[in-house]
Amino acid sequence: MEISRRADYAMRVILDLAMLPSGMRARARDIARRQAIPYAFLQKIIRDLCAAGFIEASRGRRGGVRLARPAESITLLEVLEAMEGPIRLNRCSREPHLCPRWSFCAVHPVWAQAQAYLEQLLGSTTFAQVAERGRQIRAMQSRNGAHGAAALSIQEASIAQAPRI
Amino acid sequence: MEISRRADYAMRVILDLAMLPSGMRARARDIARRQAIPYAFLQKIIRDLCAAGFIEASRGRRGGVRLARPAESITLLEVLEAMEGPIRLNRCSREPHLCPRWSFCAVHPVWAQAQAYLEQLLGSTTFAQVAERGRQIRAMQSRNGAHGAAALSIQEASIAQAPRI
DNA sequence: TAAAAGTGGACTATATCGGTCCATAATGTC
DNA sequence: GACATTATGGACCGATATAGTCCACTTTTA
Repeated sequence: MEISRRADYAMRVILDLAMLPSGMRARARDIARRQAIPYAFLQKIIRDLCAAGFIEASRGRRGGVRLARPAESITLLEVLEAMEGPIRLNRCSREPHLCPRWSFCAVHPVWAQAQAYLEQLLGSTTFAQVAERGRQIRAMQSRNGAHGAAALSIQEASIAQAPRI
Repeated sequence: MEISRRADYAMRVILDLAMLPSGMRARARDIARRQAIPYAFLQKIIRDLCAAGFIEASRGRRGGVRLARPAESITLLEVLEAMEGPIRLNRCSREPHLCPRWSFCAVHPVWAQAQAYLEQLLGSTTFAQVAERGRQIRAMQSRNGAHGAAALSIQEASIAQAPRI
């Protein structure tokens, strides 16, 4: 019940790149500093993101990494699952019929519902959207003091009502 | 991103007891068999559930455990959090202001939203409701063959649409 | 050609998970 | 009162995952 630091970092790397002008590279050092990720750990994460096809890297003097696909086409779910494998809230909440108890366990539908919501939310949110929000926050903070945007960014996130079982 | 076996087992213990006639005791051995939980592990879990006040135990010849509170008053969230501590999907999704980046990290609202949904869903579902569903499934399966109820129990779980960010 | 980047891989410390085992205490039954 | 039965408390454990670190090496470019 908590995503790994690795996955969290990976998502912040993609976000960092998505907020850059299209096609621009960033050096790992700079990403590490901006996103507060241990550089040595970031090295490994960047390799994984390359292997998964989300980013592409170039070496040497003016090297760095950049998105290999448009940010509009990358969802939070995709990156998360690339780092952690298929997500699931409970052992039986994905591929429910693989659980020997699925046909009669009454808690099952609750997990199935939570899982479906999560997949839907993360799977329909792209890094383009998140980056756009990031730009708004940045703009707002540069206008009015350091903490101007915080309250708004939370308020704006429409919290869904959870339907009963 | 997956609740512990311990928490899953704990919830199934409470469900098992909630499906019994009110006030009736069950022996740990029987719960272990019915719920397919390793008995030695269950011993420890039962102790924790006692300490948390969900169940009460009595020793000796006709001993066993039973619910210490009405099933209507116990939510899935309560039991889950008693076993795992406050739930969170990401390090920063609970107590967001404790994260040094919360005021400008654009992924934050997504985690906050998912977290809120999960808390709402699990916090508003009681073991009385789940037990009732369990009784329905049981009744249905005893009427028509072993796998009769499975499909229905999934269909009936109304899957919520996830609102966009 | 030298500095600056990413690359690949070995390595590690720590914690958590998912248990097991057992000696002991309490309790009902005969 | 003896005995079988049940929970209790705590010690113990192996495997795996996590969250990193470190570094020698290759590639690129100014």
